[in-house]
Amino acid sequence: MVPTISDQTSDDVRDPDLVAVQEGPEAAGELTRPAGLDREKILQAAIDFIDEQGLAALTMRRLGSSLGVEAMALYRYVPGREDLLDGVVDRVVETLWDDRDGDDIQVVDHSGWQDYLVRLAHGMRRIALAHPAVFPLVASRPPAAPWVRPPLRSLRLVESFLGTLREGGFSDQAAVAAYRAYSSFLLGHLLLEVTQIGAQVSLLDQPEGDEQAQRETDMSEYPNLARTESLLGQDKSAAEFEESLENLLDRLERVLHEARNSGGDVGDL
Amino acid sequence: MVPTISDQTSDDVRDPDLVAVQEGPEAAGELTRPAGLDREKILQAAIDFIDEQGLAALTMRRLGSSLGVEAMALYRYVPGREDLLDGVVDRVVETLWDDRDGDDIQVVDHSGWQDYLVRLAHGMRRIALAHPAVFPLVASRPPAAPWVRPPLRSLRLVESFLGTLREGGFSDQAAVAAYRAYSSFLLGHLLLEVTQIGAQVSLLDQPEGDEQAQRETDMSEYPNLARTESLLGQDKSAAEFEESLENLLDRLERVLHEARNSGGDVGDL
DNA sequence: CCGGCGTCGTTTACGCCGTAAACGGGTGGG
DNA sequence: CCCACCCGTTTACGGCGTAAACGACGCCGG
Repeated sequence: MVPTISDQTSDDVRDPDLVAVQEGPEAAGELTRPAGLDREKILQAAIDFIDEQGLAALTMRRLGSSLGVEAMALYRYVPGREDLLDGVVDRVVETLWDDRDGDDIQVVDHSGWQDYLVRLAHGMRRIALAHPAVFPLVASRPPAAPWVRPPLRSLRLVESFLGTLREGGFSDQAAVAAYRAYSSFLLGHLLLEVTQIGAQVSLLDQPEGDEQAQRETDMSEYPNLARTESLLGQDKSAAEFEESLENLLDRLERVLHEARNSGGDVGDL
Repeated sequence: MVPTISDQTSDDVRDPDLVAVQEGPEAAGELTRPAGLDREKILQAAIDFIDEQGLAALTMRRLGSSLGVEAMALYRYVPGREDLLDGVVDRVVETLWDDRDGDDIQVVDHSGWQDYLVRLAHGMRRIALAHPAVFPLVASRPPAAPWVRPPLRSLRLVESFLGTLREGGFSDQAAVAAYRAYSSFLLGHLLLEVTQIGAQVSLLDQPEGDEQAQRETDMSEYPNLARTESLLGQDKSAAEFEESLENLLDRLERVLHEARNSGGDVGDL
């Protein structure tokens, strides 16, 4: 039922082109030899590997051979497997900053905190959908500090979040409460969305079995399930994400204005 | 927190009270030897083991030896490690039904769907907090059907959910939408809550390091973090959970009444 | 009473894993 | 010219999941 660990075997050593480099030593900068390792190259290879083969299939030996290298070579650049995974998470989350054409999350002149939260949500969702097999790692790896809540995993990100809300008029308490509500929302929605993607994929690649024998198993015992099965199968993730996000923003806005009007230090969400 | 069956290590034959059962079907029946394995005993031992040592520490050999048995003995009752983990998840989730004194989720005469959703939320939260190291498994193991959304992991549970909402006046579409919003909410909140528990625990048991050298690292670059650090550290999980849950219920109620008044088949959340 | 057989845990073995440690080749600076 | 260092390879070890063969033991029909 589970994807299992890959399947097909080895068959390594595929391309001797790797050696065909032209160019002198430094002259044109580093020569980008395909075999020249560095930490970034290894992390990117790990991300690609997980995207293609799944997390369970990632081993040091296989990752090495996907780079045309023995497993032990990786240990010059990465302290071990756990640290490699941490690096993968960091690198994936960091695509928040550099990627989206002009939608930089970081810049200060937002159109307001609502706009910031919407951009940030869409950015994280883009990342989750781009790397559905990596996202569970983003969600579940122990964070740097105990109050860093996945998937908003970097101090820089939390700092930017709190700063933007402060500028928007939130008290410290309200901003922190918003941070927690927002991270819960993101984590729940995105993790379920990528889980569903993974589940559908893993259904496709094993069409085997006893024909259509137990397609609906004992669905007869579950009338509500049977009746709504097609509804349950529909994917409205995008619309539901927007809906929940809007609801959260409304709630935050309400809290913000109530706090302002009452003048007190309400803060609790 | 749960009855727990075993605990200590090998050294079998510990409690002759077990034999003092008042009769079985035929004569003395089986004598409930402590070493007598069965699937349930193994699953419970696995749950206890994960609660105490963490998921990463669970291996077939170690689980076996915690039962006073070689690893291979487990394979008579469990097809393999993956299936064992599935069994653990099922067993933990099933404590929803049998445990809570009178608060049975299952019974039909609820005080309404709101009450049902509140009970269910509290039940799942109780499970998550009772087994913080197991809950990530509940959250992330591939579900039985692609539309089963953790942590509401059983067909029976989803059936009961949908049925209750139907009785409460929800259309099929609205009930399904509510199911998705509700599961997202639960997963996000509970996963973050148990993650934080785990993080705090893992901080306590490694007080070593370079003294207080880098306690606040480069906090100076993050003024908002520095200022709100104590706020961020506070644990208001319970209150936030209730608040978010109430908000979700309000939202569902609004949708339900709008759908009724407009008479149409609104259904979207 | 007994002999075979089913049940259940053990032993042995295999291939893969993460990684420590020793190794070697090529290259650039003295 | 040579040697020291960088960097990937080789070798090795203990632990993992699990297949397969192996016994000990209790029951049951003859």
